[in-house]
Amino acid sequence: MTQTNICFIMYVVINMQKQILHVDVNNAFLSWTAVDMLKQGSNIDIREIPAVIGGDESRRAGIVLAKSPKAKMFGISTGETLYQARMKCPRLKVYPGNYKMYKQYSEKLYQLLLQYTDKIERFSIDECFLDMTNTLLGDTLLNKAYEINKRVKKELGFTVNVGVAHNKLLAKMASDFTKPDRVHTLFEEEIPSKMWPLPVSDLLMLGRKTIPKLYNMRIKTIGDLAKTDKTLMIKKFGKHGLMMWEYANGIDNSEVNYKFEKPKGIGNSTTLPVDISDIPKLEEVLLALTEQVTYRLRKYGLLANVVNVQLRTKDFEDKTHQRKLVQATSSTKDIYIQAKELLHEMYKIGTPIRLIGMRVDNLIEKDELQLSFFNQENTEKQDKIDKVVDELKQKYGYNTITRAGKLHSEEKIKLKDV
DNA sequence: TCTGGGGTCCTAGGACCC
DNA sequence: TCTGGGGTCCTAGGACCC
Repeated sequence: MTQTNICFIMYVVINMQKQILHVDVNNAFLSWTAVDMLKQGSNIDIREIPAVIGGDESRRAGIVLAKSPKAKMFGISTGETLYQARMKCPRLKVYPGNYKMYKQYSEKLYQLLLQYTDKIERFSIDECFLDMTNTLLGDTLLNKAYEINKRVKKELGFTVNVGVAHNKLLAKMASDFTKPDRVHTLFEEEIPSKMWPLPVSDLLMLGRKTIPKLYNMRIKTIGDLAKTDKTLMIKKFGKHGLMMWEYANGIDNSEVNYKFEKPKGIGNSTTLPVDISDIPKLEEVLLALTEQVTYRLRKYGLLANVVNVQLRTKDFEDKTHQRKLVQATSSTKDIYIQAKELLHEMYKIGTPIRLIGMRVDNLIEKDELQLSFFNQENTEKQDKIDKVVDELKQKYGYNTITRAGKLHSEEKIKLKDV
């Protein structure tokens, strides 16, 4: 092989590498709340004081959803109770969440990022992957990352971390390095120095159940995992084992999924303000949840094949039951009938219930349905009723019309505008 | 005044069919 | 007098993500 050939092959290999950025909003809910408050004329920036965004304690949802750096310095972590957080920092400020506002800021970020590439995967409300391959035009990926970082701060008022790499995994790991307002690279040659010394719990997809098992195998750092025998990992953990071994070695061939995808399942659940142990009240809440879920289902133009009900007891024991439908549907009535049956089938009389949830799965496009001659008429009738209800909701707001009429005030579930 | 809510994907066992 | 085994569908539950 000639020198030229080798050069050419190297050139192709380098060029085939994907150019990936991961943009991650720092303390998203808290930062966005801060920006919004400043815009409303507030004279404090809650990013600069010990503060958190928290759930509603009166509804038994009092956990930390996001924290300021100062709150973090007190040892406060996301997911813990506000009660615990206040024990660590008595002068902690707590602000409520506002999903509608978050969505607006998320959209602003997305619009800015669209100026760099249209290959953007919205990974969550505050994270995006950008496929910058073929968009660099002589500029470097790192320069683009710095530019995005600066522009977001200047134009939108909040900060982001940007991870720079050749695949999604490494870009995401990189954006998670030091925070806030930073740009980090994690190229293949940097894996041993930047990623392998990290505790294995920092690796994506390694959660609280897997970590102790790895510790038992004397795997403490990502490097330990990377150097563990691949076949042993597969033997012990199956598919998951292979994936974590590949992640530890920086291997990830997944594409930036930039096309809008309809959901594969839709669900709503709610923690009840007080435990409930009687069926009629559980049914009322279940109906309200079903209306909410089927409304969203119809907005997507989808039909459900599976109905699923979840119950959580006051002791935090979860149960789910699901049922495949004879025919896919989006009808509130038909789905509620199934949900109600599932509730009866799984509920042990007298058990105090803390949370109730319902979801639909195995969704298909409405036009994929083949209607049999016999149920055509009934389906059309149900469709009409649901359509009228949906249009009223569109026009006057979600809570205007509901079949779950007489919810008792103390159990009234908060319905979100969807 | 302990412990949210919305998702996706995987596993495992039983039923059923060939 | 032995009781296969592959494939698919269905259901329950678990793990993980933000």
